[in-house]
Amino acid sequence: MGEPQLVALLRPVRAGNAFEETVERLLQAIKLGVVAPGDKLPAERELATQLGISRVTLREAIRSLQEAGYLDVRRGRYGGAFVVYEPPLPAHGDLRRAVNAMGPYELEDALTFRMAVECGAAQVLAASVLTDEQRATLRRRLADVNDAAPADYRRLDTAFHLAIAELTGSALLAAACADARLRVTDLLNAIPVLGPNIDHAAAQHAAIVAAILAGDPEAARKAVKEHLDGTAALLRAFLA
Amino acid sequence: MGEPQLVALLRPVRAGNAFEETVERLLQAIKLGVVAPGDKLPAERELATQLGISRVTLREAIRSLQEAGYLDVRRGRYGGAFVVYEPPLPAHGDLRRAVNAMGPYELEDALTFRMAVECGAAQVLAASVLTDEQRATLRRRLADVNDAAPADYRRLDTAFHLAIAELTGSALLAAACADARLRVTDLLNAIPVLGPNIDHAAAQHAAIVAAILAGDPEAARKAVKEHLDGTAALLRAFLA
DNA sequence: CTCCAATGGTCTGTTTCCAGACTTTTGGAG
DNA sequence: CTCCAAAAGTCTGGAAACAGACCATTGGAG
Repeated sequence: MGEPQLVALLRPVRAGNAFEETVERLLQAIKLGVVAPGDKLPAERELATQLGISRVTLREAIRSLQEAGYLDVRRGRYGGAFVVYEPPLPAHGDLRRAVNAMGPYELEDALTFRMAVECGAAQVLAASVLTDEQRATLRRRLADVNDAAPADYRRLDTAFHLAIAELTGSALLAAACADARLRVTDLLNAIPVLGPNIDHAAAQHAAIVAAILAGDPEAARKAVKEHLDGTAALLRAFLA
Repeated sequence: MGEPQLVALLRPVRAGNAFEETVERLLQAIKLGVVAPGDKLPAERELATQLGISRVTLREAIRSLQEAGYLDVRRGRYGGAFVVYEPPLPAHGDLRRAVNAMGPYELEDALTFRMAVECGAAQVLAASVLTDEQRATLRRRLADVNDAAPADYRRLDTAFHLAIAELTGSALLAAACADARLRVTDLLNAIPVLGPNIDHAAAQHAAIVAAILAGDPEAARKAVKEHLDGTAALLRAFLA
């Protein structure tokens, strides 16, 4: 097995080729609903800069997503790459397929990682002094999830979870939480959005927000843990 | 400022060119002491595979580290790239220089990130059922730090902290903690290793291990928080 | 003493990726 | 109606990275 720490440190410098990585990223932005249906991606030049790749490579990725039916690209002023993707309703067997696509180890890895970073983020946020604006943002995100139409639920749920990390002000932490979420998106998308589960989640979301606003890191951490344990249990239940 | 979540998601696909990234990685492995002085890196072909880069690129990186005096490369059987680097004793002004090199925002970002992921890792580990072997590893790492000669202190301290993340079994989490540690290594290396601080740290390390072994996520999380708060305070004190 | 296996060192052709200039399309402003 | 600005679309030369074959060196095994 070798020195374990070497494995962590000498992991791949680049995940794959730039094109595939870019496709993956954009797809995630679409599937997570960070760019909602009807919205458009940033302009090519700007986006290429943000992603740190050349415009050529970005265009290849966009074209491939266009051909796959995720984007509608229009030229001319006020043109752009518009998202035309509605998350499909999950069908029986989707989840199992999604899990098989990633393998059992990756699943445990992703769930553990998510547990750690989201709990950490909540703890940090609860331990910091929040401005009124931050408090308002948090409350708004919570309300958004609670008011969500079923089709928007996953998107707004994601936004809520990511908001916690973002409000800490740490870009690294926000990126880590986004990454963690990404690794379970396909799984979550494969679970039907059911009433009782939503009610349950809503109560847990509320508890998280309350703990953070109260400045109680202990309670915040615990609330997130329970919430994520619940999600993990839900996943495992659908697999059983 | 744009949709904040876009910023997190559309971050650069690749951090820079492969060569520079590789140099950085290897340098970190050396500075963190993951590859101790006198040891050698894995063989080029193997290492290139692990890092996901071509041998040519890897060799360029190795040559640049050789020219910078970090490595001694010998050919022939039983040859390899040997680490010839002894961490320099910190001098006055080093810390300030290190902080200025990264900027105040990056510093806060790194400290926040580290707090979140290490607390998360400790919590997760404490909440899981540990094998005897895992318990032994944890105890051994703790003992190693306590017995460390001053020159080895940072290296073994790093090993201790990373062991917690590794023992969770999540490669993602281990990588995140390694990353977090990396971002503060230069700062920690710039702080002199002083007796009272070490004693203080030793007590906190012991508390962390005790909480994990006791299966108390609450206490584990809290112990790590206190420890990292202490380190952060130490950093700030040297800056004041 | 000879051979061999493991290692670093070198070379070549190919693919990927990039930077930047240029072209075309589009819808609104004047 | 004309022009303009902002966007996508196209092209070219060059740099970076790769894959893989091959060479050179070294220290031990037999």
